[in-house]
Amino acid sequence: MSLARQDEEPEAVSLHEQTVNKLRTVLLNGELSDGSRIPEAQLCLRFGVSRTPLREALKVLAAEGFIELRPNRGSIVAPIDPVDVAHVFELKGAIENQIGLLAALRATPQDHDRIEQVHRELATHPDPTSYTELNQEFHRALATATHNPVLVQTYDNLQKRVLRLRFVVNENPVRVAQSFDEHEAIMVAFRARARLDLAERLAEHNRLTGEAVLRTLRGEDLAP
Amino acid sequence: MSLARQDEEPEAVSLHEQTVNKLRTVLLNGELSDGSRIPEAQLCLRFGVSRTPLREALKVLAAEGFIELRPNRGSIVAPIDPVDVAHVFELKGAIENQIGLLAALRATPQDHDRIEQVHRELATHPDPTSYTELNQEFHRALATATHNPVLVQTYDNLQKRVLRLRFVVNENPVRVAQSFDEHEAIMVAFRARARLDLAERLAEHNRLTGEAVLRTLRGEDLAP
DNA sequence: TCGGGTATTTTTGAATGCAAAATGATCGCC
DNA sequence: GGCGATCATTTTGCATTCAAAAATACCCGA
Repeated sequence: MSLARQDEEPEAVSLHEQTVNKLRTVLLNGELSDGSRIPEAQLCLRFGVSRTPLREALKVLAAEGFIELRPNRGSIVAPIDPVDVAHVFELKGAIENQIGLLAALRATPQDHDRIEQVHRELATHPDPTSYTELNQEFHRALATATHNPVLVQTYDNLQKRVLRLRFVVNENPVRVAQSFDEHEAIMVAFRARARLDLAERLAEHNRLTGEAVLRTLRGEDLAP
Repeated sequence: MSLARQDEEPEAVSLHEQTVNKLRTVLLNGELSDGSRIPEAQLCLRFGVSRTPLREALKVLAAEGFIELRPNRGSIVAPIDPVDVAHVFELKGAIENQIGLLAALRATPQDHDRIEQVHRELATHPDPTSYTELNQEFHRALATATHNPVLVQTYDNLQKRVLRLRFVVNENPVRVAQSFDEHEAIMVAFRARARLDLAERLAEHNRLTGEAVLRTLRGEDLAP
């Protein structure tokens, strides 16, 4: 058996995996409207792959909930059902709560540094695109601080399911400012390792974000 | 556009989906030991399908966490890491808690009937196989009573990840009896729609089950 | 006999090909 | 002119095929 093995990167990413990521990005960017047929042949052209890896990617994304597979009738972009969005936020609330409880106890100094850093960057990037991305990273960093990879992955999957909607909300300066205030409160609890408070503030922040998203979906004004 | 469409079943299950389910069953039954290579050709023979649908199934099961895909080096059965199992139960605890909070409020009379029924059946089927299955169904029914399909699906995915281990624990009569007692306590809270109590008892039951599973994994005796 | 390197076999990843189903268009009928 | 049925086209699902990579076997030299 060979010896030098651990350092060689397993980065020989297969074509199907690249396709999964590319297609997911396309879907997250909302390039294909909800419920529309997925143009298999067209995407093959676009990504420069044959149908086999593309179809494998479709299966995976269907398992992730981005796509609906209708046997013999093609795949469609999973429509965003406001009811479903509410359900995602409801579940996410339970996980945010758990994140608060665990992160307060388990966060390493490195975790603290990272989170503080992202938090600072958020303050200086109020434009919607950067804000959405950094906000995502902020919450992801907190999730990571639980040191529970299963939780992180599940949390990530849920986030992805509502990510397409986020940029809409984050275009509203009022909500962005409010959101940042909530982040400040979260940071206070996090720095103090106040687990119950951190849990509550994360859950509350999630609830308010969910409500803002749903209001936008319903076409209501965002001002609360 | 045609009119009679809603009643025709979408049950024309595609070959790849059947394969996903069959292969998942094989994995859940522990027929392939952890870390072992997945004999692609052999499984094609067994399921009577070609490599295309089988490989699609592998991708899906990899996304579900049952399988590890190593580019150009074949797929292996995802090894059960005790640390990971602990993480699954930790996250599941948060969700069980949420299930308790929501199910107590939202369960319909039908939900109550169903859950009572499964609970009764559990009492009369102490053999490991039935018990594992009914136990699964009991918790699934409670999850369903939240009427949050996103939660149900996420919960299901987590359950699947530890399901292979369950039958081991459920072969221990002591733990089975204890588990049933916990179910009784859960039912008392559920019937009374005592949401905080139901949440706590579900979370506690989850914690105890997790500990029993981990003890078994470590080869310790099950008696607490 | 052992080690290293090369050749062979096996296995994997992806493209192509083919049959069946669905979609859409044309035509006939009322 | 509107409606339905039949036929052509497109799209989908799966099998097969081909090339490349890995695993294995083999050979040769020390």
